[in-house]
Amino acid sequence: MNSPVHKPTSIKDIARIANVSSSTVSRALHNSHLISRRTAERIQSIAKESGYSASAIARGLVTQRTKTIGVVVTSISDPFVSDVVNGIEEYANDHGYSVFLANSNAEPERETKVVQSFSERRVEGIVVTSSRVGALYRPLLSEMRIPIVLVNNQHPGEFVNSVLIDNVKGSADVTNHLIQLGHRRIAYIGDRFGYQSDMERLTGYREALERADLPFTPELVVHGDGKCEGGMIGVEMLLSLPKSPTAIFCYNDMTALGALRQLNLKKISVPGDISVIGFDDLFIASFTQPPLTTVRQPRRLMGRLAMESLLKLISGEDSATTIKVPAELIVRESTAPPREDLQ
Amino acid sequence: MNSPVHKPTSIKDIARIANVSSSTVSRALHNSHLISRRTAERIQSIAKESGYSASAIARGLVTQRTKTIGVVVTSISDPFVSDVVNGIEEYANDHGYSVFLANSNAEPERETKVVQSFSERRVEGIVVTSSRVGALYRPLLSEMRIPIVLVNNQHPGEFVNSVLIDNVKGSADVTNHLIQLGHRRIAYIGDRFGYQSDMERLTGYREALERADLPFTPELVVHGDGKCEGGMIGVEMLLSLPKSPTAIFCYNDMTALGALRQLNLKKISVPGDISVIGFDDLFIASFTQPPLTTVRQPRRLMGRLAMESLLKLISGEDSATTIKVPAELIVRESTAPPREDLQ
DNA sequence: CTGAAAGCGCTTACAG
DNA sequence: CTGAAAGCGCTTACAG
Repeated sequence: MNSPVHKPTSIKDIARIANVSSSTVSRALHNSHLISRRTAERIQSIAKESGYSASAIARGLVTQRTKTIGVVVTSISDPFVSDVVNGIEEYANDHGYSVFLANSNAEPERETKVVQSFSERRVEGIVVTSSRVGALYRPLLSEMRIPIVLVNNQHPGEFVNSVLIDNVKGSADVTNHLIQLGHRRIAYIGDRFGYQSDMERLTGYREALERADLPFTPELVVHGDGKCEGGMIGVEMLLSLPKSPTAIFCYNDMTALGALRQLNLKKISVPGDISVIGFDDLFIASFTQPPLTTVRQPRRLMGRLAMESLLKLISGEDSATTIKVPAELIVRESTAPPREDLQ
Repeated sequence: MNSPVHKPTSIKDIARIANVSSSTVSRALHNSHLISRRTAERIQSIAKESGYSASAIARGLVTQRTKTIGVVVTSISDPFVSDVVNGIEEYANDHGYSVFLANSNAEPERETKVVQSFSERRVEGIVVTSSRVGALYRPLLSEMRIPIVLVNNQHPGEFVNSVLIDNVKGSADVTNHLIQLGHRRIAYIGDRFGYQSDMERLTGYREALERADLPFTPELVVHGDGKCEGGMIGVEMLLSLPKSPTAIFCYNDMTALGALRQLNLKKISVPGDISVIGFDDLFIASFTQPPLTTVRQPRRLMGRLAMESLLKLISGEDSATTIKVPAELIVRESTAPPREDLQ
């Protein structure tokens, strides 16, 4: 009934066995050049035999460096988030850091708790991957005076860097792809909640039209809800226009999914009658009918870059405070030239 | 250019300000009943004002309890894994534990490194969520003499518990659902790599047939590869039979996705001509045409149960070494009674 | 109720 | 090359 935790062997135990001081053991285990090769090897083999595992806790206390970082996410179940975390963890691990993971669920109390716990554990830095960094959150984070990197979120400040997707460029790429296919009436189904990603993608769309000397037609911009339903409603609105678009740019894949569904219900062929394009490259995007042309965010890379940026912040190196990552257009089968009679 | 890490205020600093000993500060901060309310409150407010954050590192060293656990996953990008981790983290956090996350990528060297790092950090327990626990892995884990809980993996031993999905029961539920709809010729598309989940689901299928006095027909069992392609090929094989099945049970959703695709190509209506059913309830399952009937594993719950089980192991409580979790049949639109002329 | 002291397991100047 | 000593920031018997 008592705890199964055994007291691990310590540096002292090794010292006793090897008949040296614990300073010598410590040095031997670190391959200090102060130690004779023979002694070092002897001690190392004793350590291995006795299953010695150095206490990072004790080391952390004396060196004041824990070699840990904290990652706060809204939800690790979000595939975007888990890919980013994958990249963070990989880079961290390769550089001797361990990562604490905490979900905030976007609940303010949890956010506070999580950050306090990170602070007590003396993490050397924090990466925040959440759709929006809560208002309550910011003062908390800056009060800690710990290096922070934000992913897809900007909030410049001392010790705060950001890694961001280049939404404007990605969106312009999408629009250009459609223009090059010959489309002239290109619709945009956005969101209605004023998310920054939506705003930036709309900007990229407008800029691309302008560069191609195409008119911006306000009625071709409608607002969904970022979900399947929004895409369906958006398509409905666009089809009721006097003149339908020949291509629809959905600001995310879920919206595009709804658009495809509604067009399918209406027996409108994609890409025969209308081209559809998304943004995100969800797993599902390659399995839609037809497979969806979309934009991929290099999620893992973003995680790695975030961690790289954090390590620079930790070491006090000067570095870019904002890193813009290019998005990649993935052309599948939902886009094609417009039908000639629609031109 | 120097490190931005500030030395945090310690118990000593507070003691100096409050004009008491550090023992008193320590007690006041823990709400020890040995302290007068007045003193306690005074000290607490000083601590708050000076932004004091207790060092979990130092506390861990003296109490020999770090209140941390480690989670090893093959890849956090796997949606099954991230949901499980979500549950683990939630339960852990609610019980004052922080979680270290590490990807093994199923690479033996990484697995070793990860476990060593967990050991050095003195985690109180480990949860392993990986498709298979590597051979190299087991001795390592047991050598550590740290409580371990395996998710969807069994390897009984001292200090090792498991949380498992009840595949046999889940699969029998699927088969019964089809039998109750009136199906008599029910096919099974499995895998070809001998995964335990595949084996168990095949067993559930056979047992259900037997209980319903239906014959087991070997040619109705074919082998895919767990992916879309395997499902397509499996369907092809089943359609070439002298007598086609009226329902197809795919051992996972990706296989079912392929099955749906191939049936669609062949202009065979689902569920009109043939019913299709999957297993996993991937996100994509509700977006297929028609939406897929499938089986959901309560992933988050499994994570929570794993953590609960781990805490029991840590506290030395006696508890079930194996927890079987029921799977849930999700009936959508890909299953229906067989056509009368096919009966 | 409060404080002085020991100790958790390391690292690292300091002295030899 | 090696060891004794101090100290990281806490907790907790022990004494008062």
